[in-house]
Amino acid sequence: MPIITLPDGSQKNYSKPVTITEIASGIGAGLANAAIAGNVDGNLIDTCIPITKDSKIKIITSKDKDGIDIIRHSFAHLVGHAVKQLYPEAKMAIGPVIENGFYYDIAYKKNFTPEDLKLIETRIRELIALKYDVEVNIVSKEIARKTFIDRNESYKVQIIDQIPDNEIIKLYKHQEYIDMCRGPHVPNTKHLKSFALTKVSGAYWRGDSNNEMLQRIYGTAWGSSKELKKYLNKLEEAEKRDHRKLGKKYNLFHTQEESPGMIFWHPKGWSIYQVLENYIREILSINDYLEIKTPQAVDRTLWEKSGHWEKFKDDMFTTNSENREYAIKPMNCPCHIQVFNQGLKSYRDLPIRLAEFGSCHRNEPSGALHGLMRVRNFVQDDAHIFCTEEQIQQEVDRFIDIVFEVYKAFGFDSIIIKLSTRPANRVGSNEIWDKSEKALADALNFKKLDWSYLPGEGAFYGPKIEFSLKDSLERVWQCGTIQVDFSMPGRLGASYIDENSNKKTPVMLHRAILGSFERFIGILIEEYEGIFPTWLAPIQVSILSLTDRNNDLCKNIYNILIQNNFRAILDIRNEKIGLKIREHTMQKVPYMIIIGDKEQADNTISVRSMKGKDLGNMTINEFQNILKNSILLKAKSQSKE
RNA sequence: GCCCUUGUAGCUCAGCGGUAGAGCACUCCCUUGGUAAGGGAGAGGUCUCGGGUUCAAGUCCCGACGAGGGCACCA
Repeated sequence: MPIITLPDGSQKNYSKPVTITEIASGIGAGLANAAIAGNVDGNLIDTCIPITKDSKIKIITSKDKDGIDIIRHSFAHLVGHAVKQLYPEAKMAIGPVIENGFYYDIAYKKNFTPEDLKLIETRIRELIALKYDVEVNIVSKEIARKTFIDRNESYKVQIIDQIPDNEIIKLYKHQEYIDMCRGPHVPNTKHLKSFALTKVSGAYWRGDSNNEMLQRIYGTAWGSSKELKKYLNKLEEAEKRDHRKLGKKYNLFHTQEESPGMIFWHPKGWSIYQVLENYIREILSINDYLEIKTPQAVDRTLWEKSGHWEKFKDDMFTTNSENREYAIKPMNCPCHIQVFNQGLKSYRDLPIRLAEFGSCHRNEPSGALHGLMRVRNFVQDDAHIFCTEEQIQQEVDRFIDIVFEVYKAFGFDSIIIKLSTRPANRVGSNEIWDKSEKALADALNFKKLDWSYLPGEGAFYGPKIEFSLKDSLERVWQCGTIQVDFSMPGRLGASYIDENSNKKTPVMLHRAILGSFERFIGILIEEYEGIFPTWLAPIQVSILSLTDRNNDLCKNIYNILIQNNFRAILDIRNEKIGLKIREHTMQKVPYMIIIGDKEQADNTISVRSMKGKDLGNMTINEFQNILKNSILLKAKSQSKE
């Protein structure tokens, strides 16, 4: 008969199989009331399932992470219950738990609108108010199958057909509604309190765009209304950091209908871009890269040879001239191989690292476009390393160091590292893929980095390491990458002479640190909330006059600063100093210089930081040192004062 | 590309069948003021574009294009 061990180490003996509900009741009525499920020897079970053998158990409530996930899962069932009451012909597909909530995919003759969402939400609240018990039935595959055939739930039947024959299936009965799930679920709808249905969207059945589109209802759910509010608040705050909003607010860039997915950079945004480019150029230079520039439009025959035409024809912009068809380059690698191919190369020359700030155009699907993050024209801080097989490891290793150095300069600490392996549609033999995937994995392990596999997500020519960053809404965007390519150099005739005078094909490593300037700046805007550290700030210092008696001195100070390559602006408008300070503060200029009669008399300047701190009076030279130091510091931690 | 939503002044938004509105910004005038908004006056819109319904259309319907959120895609 089971001996139950509780988390505090205490044990209870039972004379017969016992359920979580019974154990909880034995401890206290409050706990019995709060019990959502149990963790038995590491497995989650429903409160009503009898435990037959000696076990270590924990009673799960809405305070546990597992409890919240169960609540979210049960909310998905409630969506099912409500939807089937309101739209009896709807067919339920899948309703999993996701980060912060859940969704349910549903097939229905008419598409759901936000009004439907409101109706469903109201119905869910009514169902919760009923505080009905959720019953679990453990059934055979056959019975489950019959149940859903009878209910005309064809998607559920499809799911059942993929479950192994001997496996048991749990059916959760929500009054007249029945859903299928591994569980566990809450024993009663009284546990379901804090939720909101958040959005409707289309979603393909089984994630395949060849299948029909279902309708997805998203919701968020929490253990308490306080947590729900906190989450909704967080979303609101994140929206304020949206780079598209801030781009407008701080006059960095814009887009317009005539060129969807392409950026019009304004002076301030372009200033950030140029600082970034020059910074990367320095990094490249000290790491033995050679910068080149290659054509924008290239004859289609080159793309046919490289394999891009076959795979990406529809995704390239093309143009014609005198019976020839050109593609606007979607990537730089084929052109870089052309540069490599000029002149005979010796093994002594390798590795050769060719870098380009390469502007690429890709005709991305309209639905994929997203501010600066996903665009149709972008500039990569691209480079291709031509090397021998033996050199791969050290080059990958060296590159990873550069990525971390650069990301550190921007203050990024959570970098997501993935290794994408061979896709179904690929070129190159399995041996080559084995070798390339291993080379990348070895390099990551050598660095003792935290990384994971992304199976099947590699490029068609080779596997890749991706370095991704999150935006304000925690959406993940790939930025840096390094990719091993054993195929394209051969296809495009790249070769070098080895130590035995034999012609050999080099390996090519595609790599980018920032990825695209557009995306990286988008991430930076959100990371910094538009408040750029001095080294990146489009305007580093504003010079504000107090009265027009001070204008000439302001102009002098301004001239000194711009001659020393600081980014300064002059504000000698006939406005009060309070207004000027307010405006420049709101434009997030790191430093303000204020000049009035007093400064003019003692030949100093008064300096104020964006954060509102009065840095006092000083000479222009003293201030230039402050600026220089602030710029050298780089990372976001500065300009706190 | 697919589904839902959406497109009004430079910006943020109101108006939702009956001759276009607010705040901020802008222009001009007054004000020369010491560390986050001085005052007054004025100008500004074929309401994304193309069809349709109606005596009458930002307002309703259809289509195109763009944007937002998802899905799919992402060399």
